[in-house]
Amino acid sequence: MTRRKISNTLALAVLGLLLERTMHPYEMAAILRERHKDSSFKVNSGSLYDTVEALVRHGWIEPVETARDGRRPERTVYATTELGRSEFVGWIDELLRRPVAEYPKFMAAVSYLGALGPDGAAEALTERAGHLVRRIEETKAVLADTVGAGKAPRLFMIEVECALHAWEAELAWTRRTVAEIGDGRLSWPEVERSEDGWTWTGPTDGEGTTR
Amino acid sequence: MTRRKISNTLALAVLGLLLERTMHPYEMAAILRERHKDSSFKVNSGSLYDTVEALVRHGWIEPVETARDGRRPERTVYATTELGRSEFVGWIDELLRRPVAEYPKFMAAVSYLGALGPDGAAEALTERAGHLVRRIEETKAVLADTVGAGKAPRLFMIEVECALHAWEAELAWTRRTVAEIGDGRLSWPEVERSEDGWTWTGPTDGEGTTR
DNA sequence: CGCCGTATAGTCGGTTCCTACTACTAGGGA
DNA sequence: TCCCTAGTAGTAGGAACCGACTATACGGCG
Repeated sequence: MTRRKISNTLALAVLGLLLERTMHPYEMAAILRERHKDSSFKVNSGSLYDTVEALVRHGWIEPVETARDGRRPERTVYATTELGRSEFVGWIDELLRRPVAEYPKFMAAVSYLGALGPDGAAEALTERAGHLVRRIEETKAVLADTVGAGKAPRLFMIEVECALHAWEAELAWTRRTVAEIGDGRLSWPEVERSEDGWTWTGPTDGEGTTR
Repeated sequence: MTRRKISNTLALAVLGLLLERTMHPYEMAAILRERHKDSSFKVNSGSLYDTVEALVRHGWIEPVETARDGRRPERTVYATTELGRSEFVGWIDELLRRPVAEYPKFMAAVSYLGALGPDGAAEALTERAGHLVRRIEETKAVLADTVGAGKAPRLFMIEVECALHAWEAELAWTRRTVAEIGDGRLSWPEVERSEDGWTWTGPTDGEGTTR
């Protein structure tokens, strides 16, 4: 028995679009990009067609027409079903209510920050901070050009604000950590091999052993 | 041709552990859990064995011994190679320097916050805030019990601080958004179907149309 | 007028990932 | 002593995912 729900959130985007009107997959991808939703959803043509098929299997959407425009490839146009409409809201509600564990690559790398040594770590984080600053500025420009210019209601771009907030927090942590490495508040313990695991000596912490 | 690097960060955890000493996969999983690293890495036995095999294929680690303890299943013990040791640091460096696009489920759901209506959205976000508060407190307790108690240097748990910071930011955004829904600063536009897409009227924004 | 880059629309095949399962042992309680 | 649960160690099959590819149409430029 498969997991009751489809887990790929791209399916959420598909449902959302089909609630507006019927359309074919390629069109969905184009609209998502146009509306800057491709920063919240990973829009990949392969995954998209798989996802649409999965939605059909579950009865959340259904094909309503297969048309052919000139000699372009055939297009299958889909529409939501009654079931799809109700599950859509339920799914969003659940995703909003319950935080689920995610495993961002950055967290994995931070986990082994020690491996770069104080200088290497500070340098890498400093570069990251630069990238984040740029990304934040670009995103603010997009917001100014859409919501700021009255081209879309704020609610339609709210996830962009949310992402922005998250990046700003990451930037703040990154900068703070660089500073703490610099002034020694975050120190590198002396690590030595011992008979069982590692022995380390911290600067103020005394000493201990993992496991 | 496969992507030059292994992408699953679980491989990073495996390399990190094998730099300490040789061990077998099941042991890695146990240690990762013990050290609370399972919040940064998705430790899944199926993926773990696949990952280890991939690392062997790439020559980053190699089996050094296959032992059998009593009549338990046979265990294969692995060690890093020279190549593995050097790639480890390079990989971490790259992950730290370059932010990559991630697609958290929360962002997808926020993207369709509108679908719940003001009251539904506020309620769902409020519940989320509660979960976040609990998670933050639990994590602080873990930190107090390890770094605070001198059982581990701060550097060894730095990713937990990082995650904590991210959750606190998410909590702040969530609460602010609930407040903004409450006092109308974040408003729900009146949406109507029109001949092409949707027409909406914002409270202060005037009106416009998507696409 | 022919050529090239881009847009349209989707397919295909392989890798990765994960869930569910097997099979055995150790230890504790009744 | 016998069963039950938790721990140990890993396998197998399928679903999900993604990158690379196909094929046609269209518009602009030299």
